[in-house]
Amino acid sequence: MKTDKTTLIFNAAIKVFADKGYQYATIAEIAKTAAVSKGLVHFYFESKMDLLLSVLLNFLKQINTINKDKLQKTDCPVTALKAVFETFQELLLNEKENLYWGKILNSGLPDRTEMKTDTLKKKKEAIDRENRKLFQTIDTLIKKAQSLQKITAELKPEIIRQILGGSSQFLTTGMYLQLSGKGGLGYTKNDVRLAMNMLIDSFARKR
Amino acid sequence: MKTDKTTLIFNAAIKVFADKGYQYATIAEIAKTAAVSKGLVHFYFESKMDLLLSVLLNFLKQINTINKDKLQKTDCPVTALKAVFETFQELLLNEKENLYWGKILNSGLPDRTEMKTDTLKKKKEAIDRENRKLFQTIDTLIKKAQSLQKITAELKPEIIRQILGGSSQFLTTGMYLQLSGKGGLGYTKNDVRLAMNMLIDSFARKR
Amino acid sequence: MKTDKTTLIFNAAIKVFADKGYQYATIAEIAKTAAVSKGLVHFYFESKMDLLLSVLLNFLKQINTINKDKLQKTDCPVTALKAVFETFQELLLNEKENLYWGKILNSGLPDRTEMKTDTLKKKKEAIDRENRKLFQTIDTLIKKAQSLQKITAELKPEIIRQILGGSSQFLTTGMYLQLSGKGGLGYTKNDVRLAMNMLIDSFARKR
Amino acid sequence: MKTDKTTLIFNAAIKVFADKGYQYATIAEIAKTAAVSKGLVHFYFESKMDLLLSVLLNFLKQINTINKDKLQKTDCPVTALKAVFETFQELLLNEKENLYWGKILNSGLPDRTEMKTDTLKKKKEAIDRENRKLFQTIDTLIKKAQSLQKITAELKPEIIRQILGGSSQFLTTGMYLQLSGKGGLGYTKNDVRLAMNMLIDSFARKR
DNA sequence: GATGAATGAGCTTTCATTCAT
DNA sequence: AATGAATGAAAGCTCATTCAT
Repeated sequence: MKTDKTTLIFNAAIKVFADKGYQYATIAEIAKTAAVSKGLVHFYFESKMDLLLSVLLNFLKQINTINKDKLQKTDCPVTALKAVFETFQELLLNEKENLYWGKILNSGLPDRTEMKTDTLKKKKEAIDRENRKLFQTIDTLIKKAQSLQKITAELKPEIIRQILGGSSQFLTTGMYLQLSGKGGLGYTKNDVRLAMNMLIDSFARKR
Repeated sequence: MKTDKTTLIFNAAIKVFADKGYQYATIAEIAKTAAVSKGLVHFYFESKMDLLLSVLLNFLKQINTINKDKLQKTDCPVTALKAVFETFQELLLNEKENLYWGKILNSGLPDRTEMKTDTLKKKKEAIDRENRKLFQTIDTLIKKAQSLQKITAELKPEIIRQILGGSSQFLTTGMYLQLSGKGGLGYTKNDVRLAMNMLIDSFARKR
Repeated sequence: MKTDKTTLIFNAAIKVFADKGYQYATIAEIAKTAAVSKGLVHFYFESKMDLLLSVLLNFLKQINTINKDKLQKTDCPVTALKAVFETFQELLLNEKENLYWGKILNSGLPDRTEMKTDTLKKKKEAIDRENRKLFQTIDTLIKKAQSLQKITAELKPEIIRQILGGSSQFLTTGMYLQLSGKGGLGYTKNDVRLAMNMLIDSFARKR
Repeated sequence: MKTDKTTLIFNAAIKVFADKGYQYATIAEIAKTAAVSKGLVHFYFESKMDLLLSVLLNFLKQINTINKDKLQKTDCPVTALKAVFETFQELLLNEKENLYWGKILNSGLPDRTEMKTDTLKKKKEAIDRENRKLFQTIDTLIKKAQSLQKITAELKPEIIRQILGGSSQFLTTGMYLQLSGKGGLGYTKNDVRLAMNMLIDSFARKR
């Protein structure tokens, strides 16, 4: 268990951003959650935005690293696709705490805040890069599967990617119009895994 | 072309909330967008939160009203399900402007802001009500289709609902981890309609 | 019963100023109380301050007019003094409504508001004039009574005036450090009259 | 000379509240007077209302503490009564600055402002408690003096209390219908002390 | 490294006042 | 005379950020 202050703050930020949303999250609360002073937060992170970007970047890097690993272990694009979407479930559903990630991902980046400093701009670009990498991984797999006639070519790859992405995210974070309240979802982690695989398989069928 | 100030402000709010997110949106900018004074915004809407709730409530009411209408025209739950998800596309994709709705829905309701006044509480309850109504409409159709063996019973209704909802929303608003930037999506309104129908049909297959 | 709009607004202002205090009183509430539009308030009264000054000026003029009348009916300064302080009780205690006056008098004039317009400046001067007239009436009576050895000369006239004034006001409006809450006072209008007379008489004794 | 910021702000608040009245006082001016930023005012005091309540509570506590002390030193209720009213004079007239207290006391608590937070509610209750204590101290002394036949029983205790209170306050803060302007009062601190004692003695006489 | 008092820009909201009708 | 929508100047308050210790 890492307890160095940076990690403490980082984890506190994930929790508070998830609970309150970026805007309503305050440095004061993050600091309190991390049992650290407000000043120290700014000692390790340039700004609140820097904290958010760090959190997102870290998540995407994990995803991509894990995916890279998995893709080396199979040649079948359909299998690979399943593996990629399982990565989300693994990261998000393995520990209850991790669902915080999902909430942060759901609310995305503040649009307006023109990233003012260089650090911020670079971090934003890094995020975009990781994000694009994730898209391309998925799109490439879909195209490959289509060209091998392993999944339907009736739908554009972008369409399939959106369906898989949307389903994965909604199944994982349980959002539906983001308004569903706090109630349980009525299904388990395993149901999700199963459903995603069935969904991918459904594209594999003759249609 | 409506030009009454309430509508002007309402539409400006939709646009600004979508562009900036609720929290980053300022009354000043909404007023400016509506070409109206700050004071007038508060003359028609109790508060910024009232504006957001009004926008969401209005959208949900439209959805539910249209759905109610559509459901009276068919007995087949599968047809009805397709019709229901077409409603989103109709509302969101018919005019470019409407996509703003999608962005607002994506970011959901601020959790923490305890609805302070009575007006706000009631509006929040009304939103919850409409939201539940939408859920129930979809879940009921799914269950009915399952009991008629028109769609697979292998997946729990909640799972199917999440898949359909997630796909619909991602296809429509083009969100993917909310991070995709501003680029076009590479597919058309028609592609979306087609894809959703195919998706629903895929549940109809023997699996 | 006058029902012309000016009177309507004037009376509404008295009530609202008393209930809320000058600052918390809003034109909107005054207008509503008078069953009149906000615009009309400003048609008859230049500003909110103008309304307050009008209310105060009117009260002081009434006091002074009544006093002038009473003073012509007696040569005895002690009797006159009693009569003068009875005027307050008459004006303030005769009708329950009139106690509103008391509350307004208690909170006085906003200091800071430099009277900006000419109308306001003149009205302020008129108030000061009436106020000075009231002071002088009382001080003159006290001095006259002292020179006739009808009341003690051990106390400066200003001191006696403050004692009589403070007692009168506190007895009438029931203020004590203005914090006493809303409870009844435990005494009647008659008790007040009696007490003031006894107080004045006490100065008449050899001390 | 205390220079900690809390005290600085506290004293600035007393001055500005007295000069302008609670409602006309602005945080900006209090901050400026204290030579401190606006933010710091809210760092130490929850709100403007909190500042006012703090000021009033502090004053009442001082009064009651001093009184408690004094009452232990005498058995004679008349002597005690004189001592109690001397407390006001001591607190208010010893330094020119202190007269600000008087002005604040005169305008009392804003009625309408429902105390919104818990801190505020509790502070309000504390004020009411201290205030009641002050009332009871005075009323008890009066009743005791009456039962010992040391002061007249012809007047109800409440009446006597109002006379003493009103006289004390008017003599001290020089209010007369709150309109007296800025002119001097024409008497000294000593005159006030003397007058209050004489007033109390006058109730001691056979009447 | 670590703290938290201090800053101040920026936000929502209120409301007297104006003015087209 | 009368209305009330519309304006805009303040005001209170929040909170990311800085900096002396």
